[in-house]
Amino acid sequence: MFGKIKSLHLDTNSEKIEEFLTRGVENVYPNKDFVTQKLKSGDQLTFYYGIDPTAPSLHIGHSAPLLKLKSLQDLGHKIIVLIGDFTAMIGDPDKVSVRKQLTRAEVLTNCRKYKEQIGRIISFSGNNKAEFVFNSKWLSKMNFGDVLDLASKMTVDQMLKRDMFAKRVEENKPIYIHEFMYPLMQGYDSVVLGVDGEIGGNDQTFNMLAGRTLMKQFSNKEKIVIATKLLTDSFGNKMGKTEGNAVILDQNESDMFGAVMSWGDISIIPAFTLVTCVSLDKIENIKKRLEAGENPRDIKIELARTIVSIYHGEKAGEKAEKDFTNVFKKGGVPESIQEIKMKTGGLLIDVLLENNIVSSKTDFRRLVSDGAVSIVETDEKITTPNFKIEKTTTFRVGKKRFVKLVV
RNA sequence: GCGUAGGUGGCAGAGCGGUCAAUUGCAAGAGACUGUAAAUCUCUCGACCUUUGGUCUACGGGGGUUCGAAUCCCUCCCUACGCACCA
Repeated sequence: MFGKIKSLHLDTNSEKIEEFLTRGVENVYPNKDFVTQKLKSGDQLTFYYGIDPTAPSLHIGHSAPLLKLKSLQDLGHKIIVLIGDFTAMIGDPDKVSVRKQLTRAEVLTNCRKYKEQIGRIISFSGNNKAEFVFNSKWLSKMNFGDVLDLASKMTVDQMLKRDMFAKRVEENKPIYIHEFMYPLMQGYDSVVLGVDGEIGGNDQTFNMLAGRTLMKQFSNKEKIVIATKLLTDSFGNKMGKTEGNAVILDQNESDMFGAVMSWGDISIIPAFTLVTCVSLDKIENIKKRLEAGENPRDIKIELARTIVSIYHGEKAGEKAEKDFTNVFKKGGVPESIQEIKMKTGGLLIDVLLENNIVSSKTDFRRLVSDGAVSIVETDEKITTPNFKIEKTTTFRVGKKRFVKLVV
């Protein structure tokens, strides 16, 4: 089509390529020079990023590789987002407990949401639009012979080099055979897609390198692997959804803002580098401001606003900032509060439980005895667990839960 | 298949006949304080109720012994390790 010619207009600007290969990057395989040369050759390359659609939402950790893809897209290269729907339906080996297997329908629902969330970063339209593919397309068609052929390309020893497996061996934890298949399956994706390279979080390095091994064997091709740094919290832990301080890409602006604010000060610079598009010059400037003793909280507010703006737009970013300042710096109330309609004379405890604002009646009673439940309008604390709702009232539960009960 | 060690709350991990709804750490929630939902300190953390108390459900599943079991016995399931087997 007519867009094709234009898409071949590749940007080979050295500075851009240099930033692409260093900013937020942990490792480049086979090596940086090789990749630089490739990117400067003027040939359109194809890169992909694989995601397991196991959760309904992506989190901020996914955004680092996605931003890398975006850079490539901007340079004129072809990019693919691969959804590991096949792998997701079988389960993932990163947990000892067997993960719930997802149905086809759940996976598809998740994927729709993913595409929307990813669309905030990379473009699925225009001349050089990103492609969205599912690995079930080829993996589900393989028979046992194909699988054995694939399995014969790697050794158990190679598998055991993977940290997670080595750790499990050491801790006498089980490793199931099918778990060995994951790196193979993911690696095989590269072979089928025939890509030039893959981008992923550093935690995926092993699987991405499995793809390198396989591509060499199947298609005699030198696959490029770019592993991005992982965003870590103040203790150096990976900020995943399991750690609790994660930013979910489709969460509302206030929660997203708050989640960023709860990050340790140490994460400010890495976060700017890794999950925003703020220029390196500006980041350098921010670093200086921090060193000069500027309150990190205020800089973190800038960070939070920047991140929220990526996913919700600039206006939402400003609003979230305002709410945050109101609620937490000044002890006030956010602009918009969840409203629940109910009948006069209903019990507060029942409404809160039904709407999952408290987890049980016992939980509510505990909160009341801790003095955590109060009426916003009068600033009175609720002292009885059997509080009846007589008129429209706004309640505050703890620090961050607000509810307006409309009679 | 044989042997050994295990299976406890969101996770890790104590307890090994009554005082166990279960020590402790992490995670979580709340209060105080503050530079933020950071840090720190204090409290809470199975559920339900007519709440200085009571009831119910829980220590892999099922059954049993006992006035009484997470704790003892039987059985089944699951895991690790060792041995055996290994085209």
